[in-house]
Amino acid sequence: MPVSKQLSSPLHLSPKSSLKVSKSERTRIAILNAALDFVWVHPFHEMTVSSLMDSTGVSRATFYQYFSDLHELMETLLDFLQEEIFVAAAPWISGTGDPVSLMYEALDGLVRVCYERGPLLKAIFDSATADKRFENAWEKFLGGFDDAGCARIKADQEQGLIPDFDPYSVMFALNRLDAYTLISAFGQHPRKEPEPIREALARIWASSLYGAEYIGTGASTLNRT
Amino acid sequence: MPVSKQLSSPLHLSPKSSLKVSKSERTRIAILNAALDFVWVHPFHEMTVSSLMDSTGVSRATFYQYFSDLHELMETLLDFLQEEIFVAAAPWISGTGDPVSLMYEALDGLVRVCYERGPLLKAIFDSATADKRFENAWEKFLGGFDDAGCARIKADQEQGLIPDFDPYSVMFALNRLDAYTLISAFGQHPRKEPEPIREALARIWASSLYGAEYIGTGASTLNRT
DNA sequence: GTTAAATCTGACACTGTGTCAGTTTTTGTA
DNA sequence: TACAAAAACTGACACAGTGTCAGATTTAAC
Repeated sequence: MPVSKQLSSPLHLSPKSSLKVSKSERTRIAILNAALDFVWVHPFHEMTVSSLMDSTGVSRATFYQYFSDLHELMETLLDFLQEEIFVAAAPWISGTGDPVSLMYEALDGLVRVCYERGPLLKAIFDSATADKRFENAWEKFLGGFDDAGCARIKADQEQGLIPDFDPYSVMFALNRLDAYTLISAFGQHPRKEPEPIREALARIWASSLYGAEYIGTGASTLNRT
Repeated sequence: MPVSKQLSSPLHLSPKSSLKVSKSERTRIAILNAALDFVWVHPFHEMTVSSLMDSTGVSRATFYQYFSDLHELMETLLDFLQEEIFVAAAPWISGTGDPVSLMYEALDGLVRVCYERGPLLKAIFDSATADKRFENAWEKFLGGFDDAGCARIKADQEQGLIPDFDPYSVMFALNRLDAYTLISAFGQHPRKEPEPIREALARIWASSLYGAEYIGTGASTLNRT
């Protein structure tokens, strides 16, 4: 089991229902976990079908029974990570109450998830640059946040909480800010400290959207790894 | 000559001194220009040594006389683009006068260069994810802006123009904001309109650093393609 | 015009991909 | 438990692209 020592474990997947796990389900999960292990330690471009299957005990050809290629495998891992990120960002996107607090809460959760999953996030990002289909999936992923955030800005603009600028391009930029900052900061070993990154993002978001007077309002709940 | 029609030309390189251009210099430039043509139309991951050399008239093996691999070729193109970007960003980094105007001027130039070079910028970025050495070169490139921008923030903080926050992580985030926003917006066909992107970046920079009251102060000199 | 150096090339060994016919294992049913 | 159909797995193959090298060709200095 190639789990590295001084790094926190890459958090494996497990079957949904615990009884009667079919063989194919077990193999599929073994491959996905081999991939999680791999990208925790190695950059994506070093991943080959052989290097993955060697650590599962089944043959290389079997891989193609489950995934058409490495990018489809990574796309599956994106689905998995996407879920966690949606949940983290939900407060600001769809929550009710004080928007500024909700924004701090969402950024807080986002930074935590991306710190925990850093190398996986980077591997997914890197693999998206080498495949047309997956690049579209990645852009759809970010595009979802563009649209959702845009709607939130419009709503807050109508309330007079946010000044009256073009919401789309600002949201576009802020989402790329988060994505690339988090990937750069947490995508490699050693990862940067999460706290200063969280503060920087919070400062930029708060001042760009709600104005300087709100900076520092949000409580930090990000204490540990 | 594979230059696409409805897209503006990828701006070729030419030899430094016009007289007495050696054969090797001509071949080297032909390869670099073939690469510029290629990435203007195709994503980086479709580039192969053959696909490049086919359009130069010399054989595939010759490529290796000039570059050890495709990444070294892209690194050469980064050097070339880096120069243009440094010049564009220079006002805010090392200029004297009103920092807010200088910042607008620098962002203005940065957006223009990245719009003009969009697909090249994206290809360079994509190729950096697949090679350890080049990834370091790319990070050093961004890191240079982190350090330079950090120094400017510190100087302006001492003048009381910028509030007293940790300059490094904010600069880190703002540079990733620019990099990934510009790559996403201008890296593919059709490119997004440069003006809304410029405005969004200017708004975010101005409000994060100098405060909301400066937003919109800078004049736009970005009128055309 | 000669010739040494510079430049170029075809052919080769190698790594990784994706497929397929055939074998082995699993699983539901008697 | 036995057994057959289905599911899962495998070795071997054809193919793409890489990087290298000995030898052929071209350049350019005299």
